[in-house]
Amino acid sequence: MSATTIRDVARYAGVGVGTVSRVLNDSPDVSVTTRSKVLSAIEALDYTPNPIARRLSLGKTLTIAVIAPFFTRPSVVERLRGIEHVIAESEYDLIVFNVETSSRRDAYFHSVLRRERVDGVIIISLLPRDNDVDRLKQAGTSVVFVDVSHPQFSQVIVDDVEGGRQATRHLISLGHRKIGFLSDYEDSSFYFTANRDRFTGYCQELEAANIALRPEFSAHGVHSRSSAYEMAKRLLGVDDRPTAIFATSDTLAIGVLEAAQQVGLDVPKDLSVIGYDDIEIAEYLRLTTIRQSLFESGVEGVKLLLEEMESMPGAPAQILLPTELVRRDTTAPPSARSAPRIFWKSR
Amino acid sequence: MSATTIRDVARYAGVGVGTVSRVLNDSPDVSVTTRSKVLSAIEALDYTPNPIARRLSLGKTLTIAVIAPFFTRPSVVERLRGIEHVIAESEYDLIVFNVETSSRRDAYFHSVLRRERVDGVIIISLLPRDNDVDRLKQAGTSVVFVDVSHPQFSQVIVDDVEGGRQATRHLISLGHRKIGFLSDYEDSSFYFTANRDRFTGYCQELEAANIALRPEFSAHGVHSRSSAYEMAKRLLGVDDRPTAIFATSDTLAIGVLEAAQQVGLDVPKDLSVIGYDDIEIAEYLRLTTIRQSLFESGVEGVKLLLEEMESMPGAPAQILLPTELVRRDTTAPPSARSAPRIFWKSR
DNA sequence: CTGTTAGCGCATTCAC
DNA sequence: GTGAATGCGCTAACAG
Repeated sequence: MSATTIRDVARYAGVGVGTVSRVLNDSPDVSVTTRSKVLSAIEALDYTPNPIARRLSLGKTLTIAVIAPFFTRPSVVERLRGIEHVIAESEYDLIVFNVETSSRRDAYFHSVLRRERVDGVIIISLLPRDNDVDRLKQAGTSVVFVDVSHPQFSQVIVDDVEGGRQATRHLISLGHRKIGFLSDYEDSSFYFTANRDRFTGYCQELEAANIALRPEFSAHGVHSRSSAYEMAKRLLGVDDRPTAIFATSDTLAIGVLEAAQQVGLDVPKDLSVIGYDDIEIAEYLRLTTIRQSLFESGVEGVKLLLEEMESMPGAPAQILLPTELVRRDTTAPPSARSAPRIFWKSR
Repeated sequence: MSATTIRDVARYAGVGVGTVSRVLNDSPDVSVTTRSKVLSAIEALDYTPNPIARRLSLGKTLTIAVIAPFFTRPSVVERLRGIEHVIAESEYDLIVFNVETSSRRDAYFHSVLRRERVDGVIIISLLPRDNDVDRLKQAGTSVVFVDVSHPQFSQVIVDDVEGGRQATRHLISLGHRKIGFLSDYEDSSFYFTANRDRFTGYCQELEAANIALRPEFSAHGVHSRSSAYEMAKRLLGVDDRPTAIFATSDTLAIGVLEAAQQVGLDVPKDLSVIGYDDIEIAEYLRLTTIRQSLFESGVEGVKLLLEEMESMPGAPAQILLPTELVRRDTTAPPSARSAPRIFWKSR
């Protein structure tokens, strides 16, 4: 009930508060006997140090924040899982900020990134604006980005250019030459670098295979299944439509699958689809995709952050995680004859 | 940089710290002129009050915790979204604890639920043990459960007995008489009440329709798609197998769909499948399910918690959210040969 | 080794 | 209305 304090323990054990504090922070210089006396007092009183007071005295918040678009991206949740996994073992609390709009993002960037607020923050899939950059640099709180590439900050990323190439190369090796590209990188207020890089990879492979880039084969919109659904229907509606589509996330890919079904196209016979991330549901859907280590990206992110919180380093670090093609059942060679006509069925 | 404190502001504005504090907490009794003086000082110094110090002084942690098995249950993430949505508008921080094992759960129940640590906690889908109950009751921190029914605590739940009945009734009304039941409530260290209640509803409807309960038609295991997959294969392997399966979560239902596909059963022609929750992917899979308001359960949970933190109430409150049958494409009448059509009047 | 004391930054009395 | 003083619970520095 009434909070028992360090003073109560001291009195009960017949020692000074300093001593109690010492055993709490297991300082080496305290005799075995008094230590055990204090320990049993703590036990008897069921005492737990007040973390708030501890933090104030320490001048540290002992908390780490993560800012991310959690709920629009299943992949982010998996990264969060990795983060939580590591933080649970530490003395830090994990506080979460969900971003669904760019105004919310700006607000969080402004308010969260203050030394008084948290000791460190992990930002997932959100690129800072130029005027955020300065504030971040001099904020005094350590920051590491996950799934974002920025020259000035520490980050854990995958080589998204390479990922984009892997996906595109897979499609090309299957025999496709009309390859659509679907992403959400148009939303420049968020501006995920990942999408831009994957697009670059896409272009590179196309060029390497001597395939002309066809602008009408790529579409960019917001990140949601339904948005992808609409975009895909548009892509599939053009004359001489793509025989394969590379979507920059599994969520988008699912929207493509829906559109294909809607439009009466068999996957993979009439249309190949490849996603990105390998979120859990991808396996169930037998979706071919580019896997990246989501959980691990969270783990590595926190580890890096904790390190940098210890010793503010000069240069930003970069951890590059691997990316891997996972072949499943949504990609196949294009059908021998030219693309079948589309029959618009009502749902 | 060097943290600017309330004292700096006071000096800059030429007033006392008390006054600054007053305007910060917009106390009514402070003259307009000094107020603006202070305000501009705050502006000029880019001052933000140190939340830690504030908390210590206030004697409140200004943080709310949520303990839940987030990553094994997509539905929990959606509830979390509702929680975050409300908390973002408040002055509270949200800290998260993920539970994947029962030992982790016990640890969190023990350490998190202390007044020094948080002002309130939301526990999702985790039932306290008997010896937790006492501690919770006298912990001094407000607690509300979401998706857990317990006589002694405030909670926001759905009527899971009714939900179980709705699902079963739907199947029966379609003509099914051999109905399997799949859940994860065997895991008694977590012991989700929801599953037990849904099973009760299942039994009630069976009885109302004069269908004998067949123990070999129900299976219980851990909560995962692959576990459901195995269980379903077992269920479908028995002689005179079920023509329909009610799974107590969409995740489990997906495992059932996989098993059906594996075994060569067409859904819904050869086998009807109904889930529970209506998580996002359910719509894509065209899964018939029992929808519950996940997001809203989070919203209501926090609201209730915030209320109770204001005024420790005597009796536990209970908020009952609705449950709704969502008919999609995984349920249909059993194929003519195997089951005679019966007439059963829906209530 | 151990008790005592001075802050940590803020909210909140209490006088003026 | 407003400034000064006290305390929130803990850590760390300083004597002893």
